[in-house]
Amino acid sequence: MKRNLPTRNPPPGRTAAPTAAAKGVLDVAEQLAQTRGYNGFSYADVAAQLGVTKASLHYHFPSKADLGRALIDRYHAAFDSALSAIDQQASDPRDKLRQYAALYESALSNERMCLCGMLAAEYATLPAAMQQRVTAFFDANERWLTTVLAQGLQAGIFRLSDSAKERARVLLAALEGAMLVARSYGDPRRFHAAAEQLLSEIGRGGGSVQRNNPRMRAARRPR
Amino acid sequence: MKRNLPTRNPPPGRTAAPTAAAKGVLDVAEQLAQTRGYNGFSYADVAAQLGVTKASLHYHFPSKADLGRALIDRYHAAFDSALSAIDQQASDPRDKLRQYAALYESALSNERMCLCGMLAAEYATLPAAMQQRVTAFFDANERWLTTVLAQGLQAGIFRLSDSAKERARVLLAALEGAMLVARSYGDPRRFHAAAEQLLSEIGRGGGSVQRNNPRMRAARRPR
DNA sequence: GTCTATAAACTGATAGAC
DNA sequence: GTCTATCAGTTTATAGAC
Repeated sequence: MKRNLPTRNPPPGRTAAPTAAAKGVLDVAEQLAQTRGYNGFSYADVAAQLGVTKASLHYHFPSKADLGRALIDRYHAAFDSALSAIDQQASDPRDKLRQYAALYESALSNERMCLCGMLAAEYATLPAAMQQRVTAFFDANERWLTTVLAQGLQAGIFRLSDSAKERARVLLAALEGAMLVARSYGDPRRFHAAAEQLLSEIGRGGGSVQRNNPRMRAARRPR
Repeated sequence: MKRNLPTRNPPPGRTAAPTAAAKGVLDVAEQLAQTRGYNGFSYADVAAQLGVTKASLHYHFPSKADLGRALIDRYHAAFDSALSAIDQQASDPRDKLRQYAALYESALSNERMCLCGMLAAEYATLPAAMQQRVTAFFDANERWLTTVLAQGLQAGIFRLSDSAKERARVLLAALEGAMLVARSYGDPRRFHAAAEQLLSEIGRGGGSVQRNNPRMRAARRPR
């Protein structure tokens, strides 16, 4: 049972603008964290994939908790960018939700779990700084989904049996769970089918109509 | 990066009837696996909680893979028993689903994730024998849910926008995901609210009617 | 920034006494 | 069944040279 050790001060001037080397570390660590979990990889794994020594990693991220924190921060920032891109590019709330689901799907096609979904499983073993960031990520997702659902309600194209916020939570949880299960089967189509249903039942039919939605072709569709 | 080592033959006559000592090991290991994950606990953790030495654990479970396998086998068997009990005790498919969700909820109230949901996150790091058992557990859940949904369809009390099997998969994934997320917030009510919605929208209203379902009072309702 | 070298703690596991 | 003793390997981390 590892205890969460106190962390030293990180080298200055690094958090703001990560160097190219630090980015490489994050890239490898991210892939490992999303496929094996935070407790499922070590500095040795990252170093081996990069062809460097473990010691050099500690220059960029003194402790594994620092690395873990940076991992979530970058992931969350990238997610924010992706959501902003969706908001700019699509106006129909149905398209937004499809593209949101496509984000998950593209991770899955690389055999990755959502980073924060993975960390949610390991939650009890994480340093406090990572725990806070995991729920902050979920909160941000919930807020964005709530807004999109509210847009659809106002436009009269969604009909919900509950509040937008409650439905946002269900959607987030369901998509995370669909990823979790689909990955065990190594079958992204399992996720795709679940996402299809979850989104279609939000439409004005109340869930039982308008399948083979023609809007599907408008959404960016990986695989 | 740990490799999956080949396992030796386990001592004979143990798998069939676990001794009282072995049961104690499984109880502690199960709690740890459901809260911290398979990679998040060690023989030392189990031994410490039991007040015995690590070496004695290896008598019951020679390798950690053996322990992991036994963990899933017992969990799956207990789940089968619980589902049989539901089938005997309830006839209304809506009640069956509520009691199914209550199973998850009672784990959550002990801060536990579904064992196989947890292992699904760590899937890539698990020994093959454990991987197979994780999906077998999901398969069994999917079959039971499919049967219950089909019963509700036949009775005219469910209306699905898809096949019973497809809906069973969505339900399973959504409940696992709702557990995963709710546990991060330490808030079982988050799971409860999500489960309520997921089940209510299966009802004949198509998801948009009959809230405050009077059947709720019939279901065993924890917390 | 990256290296060599090293440390201290922990991990899964075994041998053999009682 | 459980213990003591021990193991080889791994994990996170640091010191100091280049």
